[in-house]
Amino acid sequence: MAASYDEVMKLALERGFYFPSCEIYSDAPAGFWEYGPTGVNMKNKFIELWRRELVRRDGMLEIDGCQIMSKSVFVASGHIGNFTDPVVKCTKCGSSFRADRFITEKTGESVLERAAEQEIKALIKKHDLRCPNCNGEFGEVSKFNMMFRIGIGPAAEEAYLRPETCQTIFVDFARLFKTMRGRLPLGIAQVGKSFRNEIAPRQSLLRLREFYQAEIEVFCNPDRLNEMPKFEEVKNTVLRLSDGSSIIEVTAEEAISKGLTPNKLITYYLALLVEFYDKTGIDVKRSRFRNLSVDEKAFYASVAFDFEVETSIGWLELVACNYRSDYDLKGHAITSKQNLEVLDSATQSKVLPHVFELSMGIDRSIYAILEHCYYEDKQHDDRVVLRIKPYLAPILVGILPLMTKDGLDQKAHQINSALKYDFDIFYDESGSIGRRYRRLEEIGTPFAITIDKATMQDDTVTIRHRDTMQQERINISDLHQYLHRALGVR
RNA sequence: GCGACGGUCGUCCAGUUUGGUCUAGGACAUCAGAUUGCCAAUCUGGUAACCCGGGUUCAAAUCCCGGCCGUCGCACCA
Repeated sequence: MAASYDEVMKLALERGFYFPSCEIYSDAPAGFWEYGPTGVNMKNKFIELWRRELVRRDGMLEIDGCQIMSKSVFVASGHIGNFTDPVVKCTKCGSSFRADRFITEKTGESVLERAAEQEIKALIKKHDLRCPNCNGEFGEVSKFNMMFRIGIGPAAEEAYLRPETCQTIFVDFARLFKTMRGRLPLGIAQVGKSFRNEIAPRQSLLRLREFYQAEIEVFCNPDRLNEMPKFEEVKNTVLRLSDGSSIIEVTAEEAISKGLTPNKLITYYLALLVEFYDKTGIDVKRSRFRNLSVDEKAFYASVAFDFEVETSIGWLELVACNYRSDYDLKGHAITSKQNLEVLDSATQSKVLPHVFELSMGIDRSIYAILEHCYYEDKQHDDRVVLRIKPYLAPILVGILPLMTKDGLDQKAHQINSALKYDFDIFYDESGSIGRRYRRLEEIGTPFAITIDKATMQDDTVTIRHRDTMQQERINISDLHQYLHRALGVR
């Protein structure tokens, strides 16, 4: 009954959730996918839920920054230096290897990941290293940077497509803190595209070269990470924590007292995140916060939890939660020569804020929701039902005249007109009523309004519920309110 | 990026071994009409594909070469 990757993929292709970009051309590159009408609708609603449950709930500031950023930004962020892997390629068979790891493995000599090309070349020569596949000689050492470099203006000035959305937040921080009357801790959020030149993009939405992130950077005073009055709201929220093998369930409060999470601030946001994902329809019983080991952590993170969900293809990372300390603001302060310290009003002291980040992959989240909501109803001819939350459903309600005569279709059109400005609805009069129900529930439409003969007499319609297939009869005049209530987030 | 395997209507599959009978077949989906009138009904008709480029040949979906894409493994993964 659990959906597989292939089933979700099939649904996505057949019903317009997502599909490969530029697919009519044979040179379409891998790692680029587009959202179709159903997918984009769901994605927009997912983002709206994120705004509601994280941005508004916590009183964060949201910005929308540029996707192209100057070279200096990435010098400061460390991406120019660290986002680069030294690669050596065999001149004979073409196999390529991560130079630093390869040398260390073969010789025991430790090599810095950011070692100069010359240095690596010298080491290869010194140890006479050869290709392990064919014993061929290695060619030049190249550096593969995962950022997309672009040239601005006629002089093609060096700039990059951002590899993560958060750098905008860091470079904008000082202005936002001043003009928006910021107080620590302060969350700044952004949704947008990021770009990474992945070596091996795979599995449709799961590893893309152009993808959506929803990032939240919480700026805080590192001396006050346990002063978090809002923590009371989430102290009983259950967190599933894991070291990668076993999972333990504890409340947020217990997590801190047992030392499983480092402080109230981090724990509060982890709890907020679980509460958010619970509302997306993802089964949080199949999720975990994986505490990353030292060698798994990103170069800027001192504490890192990945929020992962279980899918048919294994544990899938949806959100990276990193305590980035003052790594970013310090880097930008030095490179830009600006003072990015702010006054913490609570202590009346100047502080360079630390940052705790929730970096969410939207595309992966959409996939996970589809997979967790996909359901084959064995009781009813294996009908495929996407049991998605009404507030995330691409279409909220189908308008279906039972037949196209006796004025039923005109009546249905009237209802359609009355509702279409306020709800995502779909009018359908073709084929049998059963087929129309099935089509709707496959894309997760929670309700179907059927106009029948009784409608013509008493202005009532039936509302059919997707999951139970039960119907109830209500007045047309109550439809608006009924649907509005059904959209509520619970 | 390397290796193995693969790529035919929207989706899944047949056809490739042994080149011709393939102006490419089926199922599901989809569209139109008829019929029915509350759960994928039936009938009739239709739309719709050989990944791209080059080569071999009288003849290529089929054989060869290159590219692109996909799946899996390795590697990578913010």
